[in-house]
Amino acid sequence: MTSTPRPGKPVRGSKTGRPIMALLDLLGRRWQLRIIWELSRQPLTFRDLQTACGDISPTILNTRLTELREADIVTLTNDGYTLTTEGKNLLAEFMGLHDWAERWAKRR
Amino acid sequence: MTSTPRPGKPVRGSKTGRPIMALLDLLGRRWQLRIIWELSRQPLTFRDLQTACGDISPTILNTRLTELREADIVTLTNDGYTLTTEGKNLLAEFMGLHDWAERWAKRR
DNA sequence: CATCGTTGCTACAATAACTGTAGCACAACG
DNA sequence: CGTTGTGCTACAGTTATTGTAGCAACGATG
Repeated sequence: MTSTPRPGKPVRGSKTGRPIMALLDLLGRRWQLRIIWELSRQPLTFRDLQTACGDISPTILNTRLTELREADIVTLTNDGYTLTTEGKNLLAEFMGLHDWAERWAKRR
Repeated sequence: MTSTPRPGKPVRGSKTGRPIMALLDLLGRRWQLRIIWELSRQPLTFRDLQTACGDISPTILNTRLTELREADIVTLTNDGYTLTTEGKNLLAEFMGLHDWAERWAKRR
């Protein structure tokens, strides 16, 4: 099994250890962007998150959540899985994706 | 083979056709973020892009490039693969990822 | 205090995605 | 015409992801 990418460590496609490479590897894994997106509105339990992602397999959901927790993007609280402060900062960076997608839809 | 996600069409994990879901599916595929990132500085030929991504397999590179071209994010010019105007707009949305990654590196 | 619903999560076999190597077709150059 | 560089395809092997089943722990309810 592939491990969680970390800044300073080689990742798939880059041996330099540059932080951005670790982040791109992490976010480029299937469901990763979607999971962060679904948590942007409110915390969700494991099962609600599973449902929100269209019945994603629990195996891969847990793998992704472990990675996000190791990167301090997500944490598990009494309310369920929640974006950390840094997770919210990260989300803010690509919040504009929504508007881009809407324009994409209109262009075609 | 999975097809290119399009706004208005069901994608993996979402049957609603919402544009953001199509975009998250598209960008969530392996190498997709990295490819856009590598093209942010300057246009690259197929082979230079392959090298820039750490000798990514040409099979998957071509698949990803086809998807990016179908989404009008990337185009092939005489200078090589280039971000379109919309591609640059999209890049701008997550340009802040670099700074986030740098802070991530310092936190640990 | 037994039972029920809900939680987070794991096991495991099946399938789909990705990789790595080889090499083709085309064009420009000398 | 040989060499170099281009975009790309074929295909077998490996890895990642899926789908189903189900476990253990907890709190509420009867």
